Amino acid sequence: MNQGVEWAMHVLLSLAWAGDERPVPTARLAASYDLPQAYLHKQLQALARAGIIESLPGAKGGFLLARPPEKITLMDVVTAIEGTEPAFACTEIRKQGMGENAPKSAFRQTCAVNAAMQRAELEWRRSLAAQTIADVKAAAEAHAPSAPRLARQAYGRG
Amino acid sequence: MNQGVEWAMHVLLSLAWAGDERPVPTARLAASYDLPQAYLHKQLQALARAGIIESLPGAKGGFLLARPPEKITLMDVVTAIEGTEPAFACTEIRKQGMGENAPKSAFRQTCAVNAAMQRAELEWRRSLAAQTIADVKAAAEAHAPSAPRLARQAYGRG
DNA sequence: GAGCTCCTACTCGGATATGTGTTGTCCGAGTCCTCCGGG
DNA sequence: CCCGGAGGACTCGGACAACACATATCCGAGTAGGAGCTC
Repeated sequence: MNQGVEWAMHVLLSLAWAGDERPVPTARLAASYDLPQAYLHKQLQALARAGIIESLPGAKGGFLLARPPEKITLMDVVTAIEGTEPAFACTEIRKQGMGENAPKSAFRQTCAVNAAMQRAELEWRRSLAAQTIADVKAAAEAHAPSAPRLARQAYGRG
Repeated sequence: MNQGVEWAMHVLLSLAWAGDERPVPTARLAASYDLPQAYLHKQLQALARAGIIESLPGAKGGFLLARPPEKITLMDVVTAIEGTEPAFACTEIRKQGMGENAPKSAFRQTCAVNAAMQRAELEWRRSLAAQTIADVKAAAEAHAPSAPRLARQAYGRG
């Protein structure tokens, strides 16, 4: 899985803590997590294209959440970074191991292997879709109650 | 996800159908699925190292299942091909977005982001572990009852 | 002193190199079968 | 005719390239704020 997913999650947490008052530029975010600025910027663009965050151009520009954290599922984030294609891609190995003699009817139904893999992947997606940035934010605050204040200090003002 | 996983699944189905009477060489398997023989061979080696299939060297050698299909979970197969490392690797972005001022105590607990992602991945693993090659085999036979016979024809005899 | 203009600094956006991992290929080690020679 | 041995053919095993995608970076387009000039 892409490294960018983890970065995106943390950045979204930061943006949630920072609030909608003023946008946070990439440089600020990269500095606080000690990440390569240019590459993080690329991930943020992906999030912006997906409509998860909003970008404001210009000198005082930056990024902020496009909607409240409760409305952003982890599935949304993963999809934005990784794309929509399933992890297990069925190549439809045609002959299905039975040579040329196999009846065509056997290929009407979806491949049993694919079905099994998709079932597992669906569970994964379901779990991701059931959790929101707000949930993660709450969990993080439970561990570190000072996180919101520190984040606002870091991003809220110059 | 590696292409090899799909190949491995189909091959294991074939081996299950072929039975333990005589081993099936890579060339035969590659031919029936129209796959690059050398690369498929590499995947089979991975399965053998994982103890899922057994390899017999020599002229009449080949591969056969190391244990009955009921004892081979899809998780086993994925692990054999993909490795044991989790898809989402937490890089422990140290400062966790709150700058240098963050208290050390905040880092004792596991990262909330990581916990959420692991939860989803656990669901995926659980689903994979709950399904066996025998299950997939049964599903495939339900769709194509002639599959076992055809496979035995293809692999069972010269 | 107030207002307008230009200029600079800063930020997003996309196009461009690089590195690592998957994909694909090759040749050597070992085993079984077959053919040939001898008894 | 039966038995033993050598040769060949086939298959697994691991080492060796080629390609694709993730990683990393750079420069151009656009905007806000401020300095300077004019009235």
